[in-house]
Amino acid sequence: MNSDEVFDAISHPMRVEILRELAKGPRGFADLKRKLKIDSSGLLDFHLKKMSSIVTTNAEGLYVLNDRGFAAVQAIDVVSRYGWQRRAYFINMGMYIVMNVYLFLTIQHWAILIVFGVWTAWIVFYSYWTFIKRRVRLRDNGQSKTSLER
Amino acid sequence: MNSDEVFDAISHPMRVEILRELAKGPRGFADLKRKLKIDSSGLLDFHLKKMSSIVTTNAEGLYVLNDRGFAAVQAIDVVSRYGWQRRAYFINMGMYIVMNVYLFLTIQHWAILIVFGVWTAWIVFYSYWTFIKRRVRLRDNGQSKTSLER
DNA sequence: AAGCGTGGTCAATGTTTCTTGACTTGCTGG
DNA sequence: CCAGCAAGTCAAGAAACATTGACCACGCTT
Repeated sequence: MNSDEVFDAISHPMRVEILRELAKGPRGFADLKRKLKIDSSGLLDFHLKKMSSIVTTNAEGLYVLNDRGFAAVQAIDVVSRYGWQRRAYFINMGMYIVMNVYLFLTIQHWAILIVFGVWTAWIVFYSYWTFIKRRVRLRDNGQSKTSLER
Repeated sequence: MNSDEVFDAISHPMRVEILRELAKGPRGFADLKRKLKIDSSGLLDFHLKKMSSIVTTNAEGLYVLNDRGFAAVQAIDVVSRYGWQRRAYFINMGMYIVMNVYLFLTIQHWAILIVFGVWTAWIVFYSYWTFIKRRVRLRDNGQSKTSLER
């Protein structure tokens, strides 16, 4: 799958809006014009043509996303939720530590070992998923001296 | 997080290559020039400046990705691996059905119920993750009549 | 039959982005 | 001390992109 054209297709704010709208379902030409408040037909036409590799028309003549269109929407989500992943990790980890220490100190019953075991397994899997699979970094790599301003 | 500038940064093939190279580790200017076979310094300079919001320089003066740079690389991965997710789902599902039917027909022992239970739990979680969280679609939505060629 | 809505196309123009190539600065080895 | 390389900067032109506005064809309806 060639990602270049997907990113080209979503590198303009109006195209991102069109994608978000089409992700909700098939839409007609005038439909899109109204929803996105675009006055010019030519402009909408231009952007739809630009995205011809990820937006097609169905049997009723409505615009729909194809596979790669959904991939593009997902890519937008990944970028905009990136900060969330790290926070979720810390929340989950904090939960794990606090709850287990609390349970261990108060209840003192063998059944805790099961909870502890299952939870630990989950944390190991979750850490693997977060850091290896999804490549989340804990901190800004590289002491950034100063950004390259124009 | 403003995704517009991230997508802008990765909407050109050369910039995607630069990102992939920097994802491997910090690189110097001439390093990048050699690896990506760019003759013109001005060209590389232009693209690095273009990505100034996701590429910075570290204490040694080498170019590195910041948080958002890694998000961008991840977005590229999501797009290029989208087809793979669906295939993995079918493989996993097929495995589940074949193995359980096989075990049930051949071994006939109560311990199978545990394997069956754990495996079913995993499949439920995996389906949730695949279809709800990651929004993978099973089929191409929309009978695509014909794509909008220029 | 005239007017309106849908679903477009196309040419022209202004704006931005890419690319080239010439130039600078600072360091290093011979 | 000067050649050569690393690490850039910058102006100018070419190419691509974005936007406008005029136009077209079809179907419906009043």
